Amino acid sequence: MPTITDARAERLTIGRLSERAGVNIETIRYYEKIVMLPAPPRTQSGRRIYGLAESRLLGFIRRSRELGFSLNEVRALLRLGGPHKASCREVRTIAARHLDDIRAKIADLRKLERLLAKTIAQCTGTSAPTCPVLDILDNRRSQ
Amino acid sequence: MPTITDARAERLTIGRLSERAGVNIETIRYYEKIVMLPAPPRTQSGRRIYGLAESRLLGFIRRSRELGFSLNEVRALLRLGGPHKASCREVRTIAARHLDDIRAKIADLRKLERLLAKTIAQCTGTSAPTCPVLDILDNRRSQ
DNA sequence: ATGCATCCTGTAGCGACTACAGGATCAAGG
DNA sequence: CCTTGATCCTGTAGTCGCTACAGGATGCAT
Repeated sequence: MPTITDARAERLTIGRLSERAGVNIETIRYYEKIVMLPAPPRTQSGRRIYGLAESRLLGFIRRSRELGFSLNEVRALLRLGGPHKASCREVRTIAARHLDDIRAKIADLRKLERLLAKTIAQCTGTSAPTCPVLDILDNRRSQ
Repeated sequence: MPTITDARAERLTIGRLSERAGVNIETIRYYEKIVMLPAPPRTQSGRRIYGLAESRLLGFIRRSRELGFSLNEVRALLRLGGPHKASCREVRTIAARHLDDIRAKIADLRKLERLLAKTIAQCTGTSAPTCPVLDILDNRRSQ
């Protein structure tokens, strides 16, 4: 039978929270400063104590960051997932825009990759009179 | 017949250099401050005057940046293209390492793209009871 | 002479952290 | 009870590659 003590969620130090969520201690304090995370209660001596809610929230933030969302985008996602709900459409809009960004970035990088690979392939590795890599940086006009 | 006046290279103001090289004025001054560009001579009133050499150098830097090289990598490339020459192999090493970075970044982004696209595809756009995008951010365990 | 463009220096801001310095506090072992 | 080492605290400065001012001094054309 669950007792009331089960309801008192775990009390995590910042160090444990850091381990659990996979986020640096300094980053957690930084998030608090920029009001990305709510300021948690403190012990008498001033140490932060976190519960499960913060742990989940921080996990959400970390995974969003891994997916390349900016902190402002994460803020928007959190607002949308918040009280008023029913804004799945807006969430999709944010995510779709982000997906467009990612696709553009991929296209750019692939262009670079092709150019760089082609150029490096021309390298003999020996001291040729000119270096194709430096040449392309010197002379390239169009992309 | 070329006269000696042809040899006196053009005297560019920072504004013209900026236009030519496609680099912001502030960025040029910033490059000077971080010793990415040599400090140019000045007019009596203290205005910078640049020549063709600076113009070429700045173009080299800009193109390198466009290819995603960091300023430190550009510094390395410039050193290698410098006096001692014969270091095409080292240039290739830098470029190859950079190419590896780019490929890794592309692979990462494509993973994100697939995940995000799949998730968004599940969106109905209506106020479903749960939002697949927020769900994945809440629950995702592995990548 | 006037007015506007261009230039100058210097500082602060961006985003998303990271890395200290210099202390305070906690928990465990002796 | 005391000491030691881990953990925590605040605050500041550094990273990268710029960008954006503020507040002033020139240059050039009319």
